[in-house]
Amino acid sequence: MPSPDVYAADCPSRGVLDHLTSRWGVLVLVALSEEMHRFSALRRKVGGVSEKMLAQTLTTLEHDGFVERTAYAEVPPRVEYRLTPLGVEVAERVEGLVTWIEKNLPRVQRARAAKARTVQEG
Amino acid sequence: MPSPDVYAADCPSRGVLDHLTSRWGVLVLVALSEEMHRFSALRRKVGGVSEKMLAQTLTTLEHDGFVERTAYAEVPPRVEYRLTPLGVEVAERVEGLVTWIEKNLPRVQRARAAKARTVQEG
DNA sequence: GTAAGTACCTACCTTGTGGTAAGTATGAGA
DNA sequence: TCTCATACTTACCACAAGGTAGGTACTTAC
Repeated sequence: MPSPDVYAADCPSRGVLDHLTSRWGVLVLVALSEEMHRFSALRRKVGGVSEKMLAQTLTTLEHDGFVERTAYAEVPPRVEYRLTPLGVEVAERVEGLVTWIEKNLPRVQRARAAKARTVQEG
Repeated sequence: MPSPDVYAADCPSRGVLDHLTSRWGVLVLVALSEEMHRFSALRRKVGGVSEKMLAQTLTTLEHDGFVERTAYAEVPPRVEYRLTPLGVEVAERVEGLVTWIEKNLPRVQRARAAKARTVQEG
């Protein structure tokens, strides 16, 4: 098989990229990189996720081997989600991007404002 | 204003994150981090993008101050896209993620296969 | 008895994303 | 004269993403 190339539309790496950069995938990964979370804790932490989307995102990440799911046969049910070693590695990169955004948001906002002014003047 | 927090559903950083991790945004950023590109060159490089989506993605990234657009009054028209200093900074993080995926794709595929086997057995 | 917490799943429906195809203006080359 | 190339824009349409709401099964607390 040829070496993976994200530029190629049919390369399997595209799928992995989509999963990792999905709307909720990024946030789940970052949250889990801090510590293990239970389903409901994750849902409270990641503002705006629906249960359906969180479950679906976790399934996808688990399927790709980034997240490990541990269910305990208790009542009420308890399920723990944590990163696998593979997940820890990607989460580092994703976290790097996210923290950059949080730190540099003002610069982006200033760039937007400057552009708006240019458009008005031009 | 409070410090940016991606976990908050209404934080502006969410918007920037969505733009940067959008389906085509990632690939455009990585392509431009290599070198300046013309519109059509970018379209040929990023496999699978439609003209509409490429134009839209570039507009968004330009609006956020990551990409600089330079149009020359020539016939046929010539437009160059390159990263701004701000764009160079994010592109580094994004590229880090992408190259990790390309390098570690086999590990992900092995994890998937292992999981499929587990499901079958269990 | 009733509501809440736990971790989901399923059906339904709306919204958004994104693809296709055509249009625009211009000059070069066959 | 016709086609191609450039860099888009616009209209149209289809599919998928994702939200809402309800169900499940059990226990604790009020």
